[in-house]
Formats: sequence, structure tokens, C-alpha cells
Amino acid sequence: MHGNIRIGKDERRAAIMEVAREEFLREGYAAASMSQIAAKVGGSKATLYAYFPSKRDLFFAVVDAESATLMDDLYRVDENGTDVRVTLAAFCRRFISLVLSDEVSAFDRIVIAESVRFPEIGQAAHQFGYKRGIDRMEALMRMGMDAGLLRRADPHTAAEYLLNLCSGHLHKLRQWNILSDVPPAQIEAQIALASAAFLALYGNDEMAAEARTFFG
Amino acid sequence: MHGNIRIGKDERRAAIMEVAREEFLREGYAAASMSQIAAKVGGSKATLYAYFPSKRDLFFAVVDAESATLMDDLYRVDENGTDVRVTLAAFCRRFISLVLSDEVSAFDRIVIAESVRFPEIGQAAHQFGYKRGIDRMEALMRMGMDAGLLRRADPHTAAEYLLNLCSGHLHKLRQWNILSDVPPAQIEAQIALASAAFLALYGNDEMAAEARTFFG
DNA sequence: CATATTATGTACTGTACAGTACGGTTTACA
DNA sequence: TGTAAACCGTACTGTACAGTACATAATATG
Repeated sequence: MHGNIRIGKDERRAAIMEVAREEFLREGYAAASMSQIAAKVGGSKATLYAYFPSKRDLFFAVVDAESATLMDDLYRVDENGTDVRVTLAAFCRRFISLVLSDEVSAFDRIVIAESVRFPEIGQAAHQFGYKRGIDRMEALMRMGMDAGLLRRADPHTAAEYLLNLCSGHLHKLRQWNILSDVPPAQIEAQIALASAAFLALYGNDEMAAEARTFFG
Repeated sequence: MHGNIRIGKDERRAAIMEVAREEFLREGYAAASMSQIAAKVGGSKATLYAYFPSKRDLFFAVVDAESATLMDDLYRVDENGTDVRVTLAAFCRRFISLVLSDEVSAFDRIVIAESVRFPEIGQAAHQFGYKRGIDRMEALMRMGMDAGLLRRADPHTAAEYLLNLCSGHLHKLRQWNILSDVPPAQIEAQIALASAAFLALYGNDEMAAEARTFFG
């Protein structure tokens, strides 16, 4: 009667998580409803609870998956050439664009909001995202230092600071839901500013002097 | 922005708001309960609703008040002397300490979490806090530039960047609820780092050179 | 075809909450 | 001392939700 095509368990699970992801990201944990999710999946609540024993479990599954994919995007370092400056700029571009995107924004909001009730979430974001990302970037920093483009310093701290510089003014405005769409020109400006600030702090004397012309 | 002041009975109103503030900051909007608040105030729900027509109104009243007091603390510039460097360092110390405190942390979390459902909140935080704070700091920047300690640049952008530099690594960890208590030594390190970074970017050549020794 | 598994809709339980109704009680004050 | 406003407790309405029960239908496997 209802020509429902039977699909494999994994696919159904994926479909549930996809819908749940949208609901949780848009509504937050409390306001998202299991009945709503079941309805949008097209199945029934009974089936939903057959796959995930509780709302909490579904939420955690979604957050873990999203954490893995997003963080993998966020902290990717494309070593696309020999020039460390190019790699650095490419990283800033990717990172800043993503940080200001709807998806990362929404996810970040959820993590911050729910990390009080569910501390595991904040720890996951830190351990599997941020920390791992910085570890990856250490290699990039070392390359720059070995090439003489960056000052000799603790590469871990340097990586940490690059990320810090990338999350700027626009990020705050997005967190407060003031900017819904960020004009590309502003993103470009933010990228240039973050790169320049980083080079002014960690670049060799020559690069730092050049970068400092950005500030004044 | 929500001036609904009743004549007389100010103490009771204040008592309600004090309790509501604690509840909202600890539980968030959804999980905070009006019955709970009424009980903790010592009164009844009828009285509570006599003062605030709805949960939403009470929430807004609390957020507005908290916004005003917190932001006033956060963005205060103590011009306690003639030396701009001292004023600058004092500002960093005050700002960073407050940003990492329980109160500001909790409030920031609420604003981020609820600015989706209540966009007015994010706008209030921006308009009456952040924006106004930066306007105040512009004066400080101008002083530094006039004194020749800072490079000539747009004082507004410079002020914006100082704030940006102050919200560092530790702020992220607090947002994710990983650090509950921040060791004072780490706070001091963060203060020194932010000051140094700012001077390396916006300080005159002499100060910038000195500040850059911090990085490597 | 027989049987075990899985999906289905519907309707239920229990709970928690915002907001209201109301009759009685305290307080302010004239 | 009288009166009106403010307050109180309690119990209520209506709603929304997580999670469950159950009887039925579709599918797979043998």
C-alpha cells in the first residue's frame, strides 16, 4: 500500500542521522523532537528507537559523525607546493571560509550550548578536532622554520596562534547571529589580515616587515 | 531596551531578576523553569507573572540587565595614568580575566545559544556591548598614536583587533567547557601574549621589535 | 511455502512545563 | 480600623515531549 522501498540497515541508519543532523543543528538539542525526526525520515518512532535507544544516543552519534567530517575539513593542510607561504595562505582561506559557513557555525553553536549538559561533546570537539588539527599544523610550521621563512619558535604554540588569528571579528558576529551571509570581500579581507598578522608575529625579519605594512 | 519599570516594589522585582539570572545562566532558556524560579524567590507563580507577563519577557529583562553590567565591566578603560602602555596592559588584564570568568562565560554561552531563537539578544550584545566598547577604546588608541607609541592607523580597526587578540586559546577551551578553573599563571601568560601581539602589530618600530621577541 | 526479522501506524503512559483561576491572607496606608 | 492592593498556595488547563506497547504488514532466508 505504501510502496516503501526496503533499504539496508546501514542506509536507513544513515538516513536517520542525516535528518537528525539537520534537526539538531537547526533547533538545538532540547527543541529538536524525535517524533519530528521520525516523520521526516518517513518511518515511525518505533523504527527510530530500534536504531537509536534514546535521543541522547542519536544526538551523540550525530555529533561524533559531524565532528569527524567537519574537523577533517577544517584542519586540513594541503601541501600543494613547495612554497610554505602558499600553503599557509591556502590554509587560512580554507579555514576562515569554513569557520564562517552555516554548517560550522551551527555546529559550533551546538557544541558551545550543549557542552554544559554534555561535557563529552566539548571534549570530543577538542580532542578529535582542535588538538588533532594543531598537531597536523605543527608539520607546516616546522617546514616554514626550516625554510627560514618563519622565526624559530615552538611550532605547537605557533600553530595555536595561527588558528586564533583566523577566528576574528566576523566569527564573533556569526556566533551572535548578526551576519547571516558574509560578503566574500569581507572574507578575503579577513584572510589577508590573519595571514599578515601571523607573518608579522612569526615571519622572519623580512616577511614581518612586509606584513607589518598591513597595520597602519 | 525593554524599560518596563513599575513604580514601587523594585526590591521584589530585583529579587526575581536575581534568581532568574542564576537559573537562566545555569540552565539556559529552555531548561530554566518559571515554577522553579518562583519557588526560589520565595513567592508564588502568580506574583511572578504579575511582574513579568511571560517567560520571554523575564528572560529579556535579565539579559538586558546582565548585558549592561557585564559589558560595562568588560569594556571599561581605566585611564589611570599618563602612560598608554600601562593603560593598555591594565585593559588586557581586566578584559581577559573577565572573559575567562564563570559569569561572562555563562552569559556568552547563553547569547550564542539563544541568538538563533531570539535574534534581539545577539544584536543587543553587539550594539550595547561590543560596539560601544570599541568606541570607547578608540580614544585609547588615539592617545597611543598621538604619543607616538602606536603606528598611525585606523583606531577603530586597531581597537577591534586588540579585543580579537585578547580572546585566545583559553577562551575557546572555556566555551567548550573543558577548563572550569583557569590557573592564574595561564591567565598572566595570555595577558602578556595578547599585549605583545598587539604591540608587535600596532606598536611603533621600537616597541614592535621588543614585542616580537615574545614570538620565538 | 514457512518462519524469523524488521518496519509500520496508532495509540498509549508518564512527565514536565507555561500560563491561568481563585479564594484566602498579608501588608500598606488613610 | 477599614479598605484596597499586593501577595499567597494550590490546583487547574492545555500542550508538548520521550519513550513504550501492540497488532499488522512487508521482506528476507531456509
